[in-house]
Amino acid sequence: MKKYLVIILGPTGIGKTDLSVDIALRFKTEIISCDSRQFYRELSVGTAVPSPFLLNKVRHHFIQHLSVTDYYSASLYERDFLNLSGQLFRKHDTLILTGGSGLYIDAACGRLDDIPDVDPEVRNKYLRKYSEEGLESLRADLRYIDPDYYRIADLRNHKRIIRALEISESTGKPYSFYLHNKGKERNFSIIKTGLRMDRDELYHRINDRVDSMVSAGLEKEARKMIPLRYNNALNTVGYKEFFSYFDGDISREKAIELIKRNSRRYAKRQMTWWARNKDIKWFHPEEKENIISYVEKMTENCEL
RNA sequence: GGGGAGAUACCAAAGUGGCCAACUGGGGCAGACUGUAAAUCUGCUGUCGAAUGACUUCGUAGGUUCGAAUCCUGCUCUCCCCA
Repeated sequence: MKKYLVIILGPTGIGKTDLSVDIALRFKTEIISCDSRQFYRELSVGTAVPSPFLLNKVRHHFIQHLSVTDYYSASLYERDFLNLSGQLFRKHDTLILTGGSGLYIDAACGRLDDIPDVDPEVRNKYLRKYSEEGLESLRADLRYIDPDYYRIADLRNHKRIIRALEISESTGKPYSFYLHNKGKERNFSIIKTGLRMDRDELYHRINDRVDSMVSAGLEKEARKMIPLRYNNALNTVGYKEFFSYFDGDISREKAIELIKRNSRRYAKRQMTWWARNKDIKWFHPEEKENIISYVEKMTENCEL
């Protein structure tokens, strides 16, 4: 029996959660989350994890299975996803993958090249070098170690440069050596559906959703995270703005306003990420029946 | 009724004779991104154009000047103070 991974992606706040549950029920299957912030068990209000009611209706995976203190990455997600989907495909022909984390979705789809793990010491070394000597120093290293990547790299983005340096140094081969961009074979077919709507409509939804998060206790949740705030998982919209408020740098109203703005910008970045992906079939979230028939059609056609 | 202050692009706010299509901030738009990605980084934001550039702007109508957002006059509106 052929296996299908149905992906439901879309920007934050567009309504993926409810729709995914309906679709999973229709196909009598389970949902794998691909939302890099819903992984953390300490976060729930600010990440809009599915309600207990929904979690009870359909089995979800990768929801709050990590701690904000855990190290995690797109490649770990790829590994975990392959393990899990391998198991679930024994019971189901179709699985639902829902989320808004573009890079993680790509990881699940096999679009990341295999690159060896790096020695954390090497990473720390370059992070230290960046804070002590600045970007220019890292650039000089990169030009020497990996001139090919240097030519195409975003030389103003320290994260890109550090990544290339740490790989090159840890593995003894330049970062560009590992970049093939071929894509890896998966033993299931991928059906990508995307949700979109008018910008104004989406921005209204986002603004309203932030207000409801605040009434649902986002501030309290953020306050509890103060001791853990320097973990990367908390460099997240909804938390970092409240930290600024707790520090006395901005007012509470300002923090809420910034959460809305940053959520809007995040949504835009997500849409930009997917814009170049031509094999996504786009729908308005209200077109539930259309999505279902599209998926049915795709799964039937492929079986022929 | 008297006195004072001001009207600048989506908003806020600089500019006070040429270096001004106009600083800066916000908001917005667009993009990049193969390992902490809700992160990180970049460009644009008067109109037309891929671009050199052209054209129209600084409440409004005139005027002074080689040249005005900047100076002068009338008008309109806003705000503040005193009555």
